[in-house]
Amino acid sequence: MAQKHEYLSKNQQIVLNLIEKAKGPLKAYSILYNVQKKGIKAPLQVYRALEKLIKIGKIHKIESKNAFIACNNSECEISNATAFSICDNCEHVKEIKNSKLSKYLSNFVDNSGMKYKKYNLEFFGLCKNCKLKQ
Amino acid sequence: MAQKHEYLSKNQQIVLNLIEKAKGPLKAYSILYNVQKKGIKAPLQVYRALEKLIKIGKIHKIESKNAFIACNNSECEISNATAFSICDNCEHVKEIKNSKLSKYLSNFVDNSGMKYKKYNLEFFGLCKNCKLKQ
DNA sequence: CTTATAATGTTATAATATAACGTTTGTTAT
DNA sequence: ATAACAAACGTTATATTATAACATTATAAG
Repeated sequence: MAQKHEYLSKNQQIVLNLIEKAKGPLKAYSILYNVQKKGIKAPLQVYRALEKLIKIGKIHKIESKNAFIACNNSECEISNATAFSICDNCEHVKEIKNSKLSKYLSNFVDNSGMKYKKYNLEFFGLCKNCKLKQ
Repeated sequence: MAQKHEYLSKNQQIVLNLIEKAKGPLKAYSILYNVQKKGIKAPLQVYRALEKLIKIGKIHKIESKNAFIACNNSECEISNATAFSICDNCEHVKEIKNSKLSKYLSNFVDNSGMKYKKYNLEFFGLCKNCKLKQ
């Protein structure tokens, strides 16, 4: 039976801890280097943990960067609707929590009448800090 | 001076022709194999052509698939706003042309007042064909 | 012509991700 | 408690995707 609160395995917990402590998205091999002292030795161990964490919505993949970030959105327990802002300059990434946006996209129906159960949106621009410096 | 109609180089034209003839997104190395008879021998030659074609909006990258598809949207000459539907089952990919959607996203302002000049949206679900078969 | 920019060709290598295998651990049903 | 199953593990090897570095050639602009 699927559980509401999934219990994480050892490797999953190690990887999640690291990602949650990080200030931004982490790459798989950077995760690997940082958990080797904890006994995780091979890429596959990291990728398997990532796969599970994504599946249960604890983390998201930033597709345009091949990097992984903790979910900071209580609404996306089962992670089927994600939106991020990505700074073109400093690469700062932030998950966008905006209920209007998520409602708009979740309810979006395309010209052929098709509805979607999942989406991933990545916005690009200059973050406030970088805008000031220009 | 930036030109309205960019003239493509030989390699760029070869790669674009292939992508435009394709029914769906192509992967870089599959492109490579298919243009070797035309004299393109190395991955970099393909990636460089892809980079330029993306820059001028002739093609888009489907980030979740690391694949490249021809732009079929006259509106996105400079490709800063893309939306795709991707079938979870057959992997069919289609560029979504929907002016309401593109206006909504281009004008989107996040909670911090930030506006974005570029976005990429990928919707996932079952396409009509695959829905029928289920 | 010459200067600058873009594109090329080539080799090597970096970075990202998965296959395949056998083992161990955890859960569920009896 | 134990059999049966599913999930996670560990390990090695390898596939896939992408870029660095360098020398050369073509194209466009002044």
